[in-house]
Amino acid sequence: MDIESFQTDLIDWFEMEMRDLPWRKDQDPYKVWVSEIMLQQTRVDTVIPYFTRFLEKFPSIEVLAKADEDQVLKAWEGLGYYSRVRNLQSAVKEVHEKYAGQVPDDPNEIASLKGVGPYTAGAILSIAYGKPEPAVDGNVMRVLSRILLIWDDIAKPSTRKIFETAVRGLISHEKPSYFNQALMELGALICTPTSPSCLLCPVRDHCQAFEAGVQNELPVKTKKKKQRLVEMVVAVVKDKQNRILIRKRPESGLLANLWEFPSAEIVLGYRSEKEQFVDHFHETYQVNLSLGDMVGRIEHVFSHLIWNIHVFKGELHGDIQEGPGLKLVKAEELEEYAFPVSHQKIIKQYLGV
DNA sequence: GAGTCGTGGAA
DNA sequence: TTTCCAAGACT
Repeated sequence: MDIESFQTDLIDWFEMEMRDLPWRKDQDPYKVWVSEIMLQQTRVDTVIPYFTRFLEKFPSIEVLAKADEDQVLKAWEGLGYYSRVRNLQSAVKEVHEKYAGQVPDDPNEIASLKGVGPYTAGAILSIAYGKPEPAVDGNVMRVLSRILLIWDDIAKPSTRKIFETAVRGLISHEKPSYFNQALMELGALICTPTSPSCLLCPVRDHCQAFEAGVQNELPVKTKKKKQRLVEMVVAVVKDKQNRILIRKRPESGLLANLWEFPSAEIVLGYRSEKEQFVDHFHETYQVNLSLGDMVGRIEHVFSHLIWNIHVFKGELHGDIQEGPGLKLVKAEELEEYAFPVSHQKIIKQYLGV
């Protein structure tokens, strides 16, 4: 492989064809950082409006460092993988305090920031600082597995290192930012997972998989096992003043620190789901409530599990102690809180709007 | 190394 | 309808 002509063909194509994306307007390390966190496991089209709004609300490291976490989560509502933004704010606080607000350009320092793994570190170092560091994501592994005919299973974490080594040998030292972005852009636009557009590919002449006619066999990727089913009861509980009870989820684990309607995981074919929920509610809040009939059912699919949500309406009997993680709010005030999409569905279907 | 952690779109 | 994701990181 002629590395120089590969770099030239790839980068020339990128300079002609790169998409006009909001995070490509400049190379501000903070903006690059935010975009890379948002883009983790998330489509470009999904990220665009979130990125624009997020930077309007939190235009600088200082603003984000000082922002209220509930407001930050609200800006992330619907994007998923919510620990990303809590880690981002945590790391931004560290940069604000420890590095005087300047995103470090040292590989070890930047990789030590919360939420910044090998890919994101390389992306920031190359895109914002022009350093020839590999930024190996799913696109890069797919593209290079074809070009270099690499048959290792890209689902295995250890495989990423093989591609990092490959990139170190291929990356342009003149334009490392464009080189890394070009590999990803190629994966997104041309060298797609199924039916790659090889006839339009700018580096077709360098591609060993195309030469051998095996581009559809690569990359090798073992499939993940399917989700486990979880039965849930969620209750929209109102007090005598028609206020709705919401609570903040635990600070770790699934949907951490988001708000929700009181919920409980239940076991089918045991006591009635209504009975299980009322008992759980009393143990949790020391308050009685009555549940009506089930008003609906919602299935919500996560990466690793499926919630089968049984939706009930309930009435509070007695006073409940509000606190930082437990509130009674009017229906119009619900929009001020960040809810998971599963509970947004409940709001839409059973509370109107 | 394998499981956890979201969502909406495409094949 | 089902499957597989899409610019991963953390435990």
